[in-house]
Amino acid sequence: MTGLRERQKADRTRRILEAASTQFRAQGYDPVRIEDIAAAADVSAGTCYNYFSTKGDILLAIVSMEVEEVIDAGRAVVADPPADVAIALDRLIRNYYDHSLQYLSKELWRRAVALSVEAPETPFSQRYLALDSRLTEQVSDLVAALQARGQIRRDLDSSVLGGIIFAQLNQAFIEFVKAEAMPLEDLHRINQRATDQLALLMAAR
Amino acid sequence: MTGLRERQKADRTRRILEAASTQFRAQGYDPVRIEDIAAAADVSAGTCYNYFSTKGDILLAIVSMEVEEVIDAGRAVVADPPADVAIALDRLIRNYYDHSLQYLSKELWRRAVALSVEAPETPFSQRYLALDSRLTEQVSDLVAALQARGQIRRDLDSSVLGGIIFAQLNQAFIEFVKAEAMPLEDLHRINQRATDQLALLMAAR
DNA sequence: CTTCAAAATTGAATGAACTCAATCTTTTTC
DNA sequence: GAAAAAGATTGAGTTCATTCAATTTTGAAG
Repeated sequence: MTGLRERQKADRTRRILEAASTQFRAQGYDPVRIEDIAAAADVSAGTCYNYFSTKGDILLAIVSMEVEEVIDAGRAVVADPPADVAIALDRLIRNYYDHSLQYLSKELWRRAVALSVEAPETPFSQRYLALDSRLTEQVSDLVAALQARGQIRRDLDSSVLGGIIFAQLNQAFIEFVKAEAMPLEDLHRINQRATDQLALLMAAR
Repeated sequence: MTGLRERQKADRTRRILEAASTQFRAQGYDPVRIEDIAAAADVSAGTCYNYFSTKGDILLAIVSMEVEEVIDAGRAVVADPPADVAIALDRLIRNYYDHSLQYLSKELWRRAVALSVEAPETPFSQRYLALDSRLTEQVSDLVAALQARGQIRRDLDSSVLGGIIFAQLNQAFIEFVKAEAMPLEDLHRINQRATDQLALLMAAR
């Protein structure tokens, strides 16, 4: 079934991603040259371009894997949300933030966000975009779950609200990664202020 | 008072920005080389780097001037907002969107947004960031004005709400510039859905 | 008006992402 | 299992953005 060619292909992809991941995390984005990644992956620079369209797309592939994990971790919260609306939202978002920074530095997030805007047609940019949509959906699902429990007004559209909440948490995250000196605690605080206000607005009376 | 040196400096800055602006608008960002800008501005490539830290910063300088205009145009709406909350918000945001696209293509906006995230320490990146804050403030001012008129609940924090509304309109704009094929009308529609929902939530009963 | 110091300009040199024609490997065909 | 076709790999070459040592221009002081 899986011919030699196919296996080699999968293996090379894996090696390139692993080499890039290790080096980006250790040195940051700019100092790592395609040649370095290629050398560590035991291929030539040209081959990297056979597998990924740009250096940036390699980073986006790596970041996308992290975002997948973030979404997985979020499922637990949506499946069984805390009693209070503000606390439920905060729990989910805290999850996102904490998980996101576990493996990727602010610098790598800046690069990834920039790349996804700058080159939205690239294959992994599109995957990244799709993951943003899935995050939005997950927030919407949480809103819907709370609505089903009667904790949020029934006359509201959970998917529009999910979009608003996501825009807010995403914007706060981007401001956070742009400010190298800002501690994670500040991000939590800033977002909580917004989340609390939204919870107040949405709450069933 | 203004010595020759100072005058030449101002003039060179102006020439560089003018040359860059013309060429970026005509050809897009990538095809324009620093050498081209320098040639049109009658200076050498090296001199461009004496005035701006990177090619990207030249673009951000140009985009910042547009954003200033957008803010100026917004003042009129805040000074005398339409009667209805949803309409007032929509009017302000429509202004932003329409004005933004008058002179800059989606591609240039993508580059600018990407640059502001990627290199947040650059001089014009910081100016751009400050302008984002001023936009947020302007939205907050509108909320406060409507609140003063008794059209928005008094127990809400206008500055937090302004932040939420700005995050939403900004995210929608970024999605719009990322999708080369998306017509402006879709952006208006998408944002209006969110704005209407927020207006519903904030409205004094 | 010279002379000197400070500030700016210049363009050749550097370095890294990306391309592509030549070469090599794998698969298919007979 | 040999030959041809299809698919991959390779690394030298190209193109810019950016840097920097040498040079030129401006302003100040005597």
